[in-house]
Amino acid sequence: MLISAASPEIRNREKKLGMDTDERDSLDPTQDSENGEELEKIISRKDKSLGLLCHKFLARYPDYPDSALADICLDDVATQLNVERRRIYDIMNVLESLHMVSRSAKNRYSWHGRTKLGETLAILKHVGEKHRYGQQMQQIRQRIRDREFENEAAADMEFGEQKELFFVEHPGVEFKAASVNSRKDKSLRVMSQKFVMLFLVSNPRVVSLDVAAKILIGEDHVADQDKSKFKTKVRRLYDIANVLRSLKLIEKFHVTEAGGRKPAFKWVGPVELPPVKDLAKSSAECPSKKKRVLESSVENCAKNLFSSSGAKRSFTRHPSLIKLSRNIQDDRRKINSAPSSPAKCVLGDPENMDFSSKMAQLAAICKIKLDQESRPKETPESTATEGDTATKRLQPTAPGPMEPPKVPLLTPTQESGVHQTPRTPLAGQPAGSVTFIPAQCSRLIPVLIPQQQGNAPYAVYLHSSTLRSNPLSRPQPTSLAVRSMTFEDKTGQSPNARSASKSQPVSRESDISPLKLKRQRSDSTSESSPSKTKKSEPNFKDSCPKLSEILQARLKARCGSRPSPRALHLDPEFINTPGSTAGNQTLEHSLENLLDRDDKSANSDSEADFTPVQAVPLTPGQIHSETLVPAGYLIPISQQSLISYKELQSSGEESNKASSSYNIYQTPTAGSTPAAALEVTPTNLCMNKPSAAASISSPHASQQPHRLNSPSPAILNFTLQNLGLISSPGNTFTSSQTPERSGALLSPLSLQQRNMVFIKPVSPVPVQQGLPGQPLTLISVQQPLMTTPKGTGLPQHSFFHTPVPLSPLAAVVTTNGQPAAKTVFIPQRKLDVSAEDSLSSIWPFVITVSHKNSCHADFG
DNA sequence: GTCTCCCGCCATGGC
DNA sequence: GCCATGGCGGGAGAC
Repeated sequence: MLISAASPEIRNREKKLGMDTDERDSLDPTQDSENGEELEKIISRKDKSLGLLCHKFLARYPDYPDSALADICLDDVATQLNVERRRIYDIMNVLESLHMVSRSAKNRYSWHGRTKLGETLAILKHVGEKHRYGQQMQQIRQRIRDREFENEAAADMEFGEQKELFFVEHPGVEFKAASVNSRKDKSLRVMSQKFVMLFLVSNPRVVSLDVAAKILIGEDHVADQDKSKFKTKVRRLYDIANVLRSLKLIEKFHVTEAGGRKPAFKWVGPVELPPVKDLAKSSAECPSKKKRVLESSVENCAKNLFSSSGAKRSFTRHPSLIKLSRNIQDDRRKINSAPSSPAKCVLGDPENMDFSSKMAQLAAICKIKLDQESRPKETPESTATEGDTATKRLQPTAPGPMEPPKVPLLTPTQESGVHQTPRTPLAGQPAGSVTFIPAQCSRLIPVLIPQQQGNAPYAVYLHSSTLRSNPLSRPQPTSLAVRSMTFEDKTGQSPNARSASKSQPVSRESDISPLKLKRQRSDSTSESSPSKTKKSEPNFKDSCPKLSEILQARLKARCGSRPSPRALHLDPEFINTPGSTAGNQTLEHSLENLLDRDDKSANSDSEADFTPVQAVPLTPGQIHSETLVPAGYLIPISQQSLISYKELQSSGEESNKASSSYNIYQTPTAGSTPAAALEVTPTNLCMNKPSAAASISSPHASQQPHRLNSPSPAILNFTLQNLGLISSPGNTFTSSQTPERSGALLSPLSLQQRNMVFIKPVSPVPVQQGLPGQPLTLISVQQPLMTTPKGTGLPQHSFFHTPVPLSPLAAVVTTNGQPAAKTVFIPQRKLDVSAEDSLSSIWPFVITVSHKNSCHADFG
């Protein structure tokens, strides 16, 4: 009845089926079993069609569910619908691409209905416009008309070029996280989203099957654009189309062209879509909320887009985490009510100075506490866990999650061979600016640092992975082991670093097992090779990586079960728009919302949380030598701080220009060249001239092929090797690079692509600056978690929503001198690991960046 | 003959 | 090794 009521089409169909059934019933099966089987066959085939199946499925749930989201069990659905699970997967994948459902747990989904469908479509449209899908369709149509496709070679070539120009990688964080050739890159979800995009950007909203298939194929390697691929794509498109038809979003018809009668689909779904800017506006409003309502506003913002927290919360949170969650919430409330809450801090503002002072005190307290905590427990994990609480207490600022994450732009311009010169020219960012974000509690601390108006943020990605390729070789340095690294000039090697490395008593070789090295090399050299490691590390192709995506991917990679973030695969796309910054900002808000939502979802799942952190502008002079820096601080690396001040001045204009040209949001998975957020990986240490960075990071330059893959841990590690930061059997990576490739590699692996830097929480240590008033950067480098010895596995961990205390050191300095109220999302994960894991899995080191652009590092 | 797309093999990855 | 996913293409019904 529900099905019939839900769809006239189904009703008619069922009527027909009913007639058939009646006819069949009228026949005596025993008399004509063959005929009965035939009928059964026919009925079965039709009745099992994906579209009808989807109809049945949709009839089970309301279009606009209440707050209580329905829990969908695949097994139950499959049983009730009398189909195989495989079919349900197809439906769920398409629905998930539209955020009508979200995966909450294994074998379980949460139903959202059409609540967010409008926003999702709006965003898809926005992304599609940004990526010029409409133009691509026009070009393909024109080629089809011109029969250019008959010449496969020429067509392929042209299409490949076109792809370079317009295509952004698959819209999906997780899919991005997968290797280039990973099957997830061809996920039905991604195809579904792009298919929908084609409708939304085309005018009239009609898409022929072949055009859609060709566009989708275009995203794959050109070589794959053969007939079989085309057929496969068409098959999948049929599957998707059937579901979309069930959703009343498209209708099928045929177009008659020169080539004959071709199947096509027209959009019959909602035409009036909520403007993306509205979404962004709603998102932007969130940070402006008062402290008292900050949390709720954040929650609301999170719900604005693809909210699924409620459902996930219901069934993914482990009971043991409830208490933790409550504590976190309490801490958050405290933080939110703190005077230093997400207030926008302006450089030079007396209030900010006061805030900085307070933060300094907090940092000192934090340090003491960390020291105290770390002594009894030498394991970094335990320290981090305990320190987390302290950190949360120290949280000075309430996160304004809704601030659009500006893209920090690192301009990798030069490659200095094996030893990359740490030059992070952040366009538009004042030299010497350093942001420290304390986050000593989590092993992995991805930090989103919004960039403002082309000001380059930075990224610190420090994380001690669970890598223990050779557990017995030596105890891994604990988080307390803090060493300093001095970045050298771009052109020169980093003697300090080498010396520091030499000073490191621990054998480098022991740090890296052959297998690990092999995998690292594989990741570094062949981005296209699928690997498990890459699953969490998005591929960078044409699109730009987004911090949130990175976070998602990384978090996901470390989570045993696949969290709901899968539904966010759409999100990355939003960010990867080569369009104007203004346009991106609206999108950014949406992304923020998405991130927040996902954050909440993760929180509910007790799997991961992102903590918004307010970055405080900090003048170089604010950081004094011998400053005690609490371990685990995220230091947004100001690219300019990494380059000489003179160079900065000389190239500042260019840098700014370059930065402005960047796309703020880039999905790590998408791998577009422009890097909004900088993820300072070891490669990032290879500083390049801003000018070069500008060229590389330009939107078009962003069309870097697969080699622009996301910074996987392997790549990170490998890069470190190349930088001489860690030992490496060989350096085939840089040596084999051609100039062009070098640039490409730099962009993905270096500052440009790194939207953020993950700082491994380390204990507070006095950091000596080369010169007073010069910025320093502490970087705790994480080991790739790829080669975890069997049995050890990844430590049990959970993510929790912990507002990251904003250290006085934490600062975001904009070039234009405008205060940057930065919001940083820091997922903090609580690790439940044994001491062994803790010791062996963490390998932090600190990189101290001086104004001289020199660095030296010690590895504990 | 082509269009549709069901079906299920089997690769992948987590546990 | 088991299980959950889901990519993929054969092949058969529909047209």
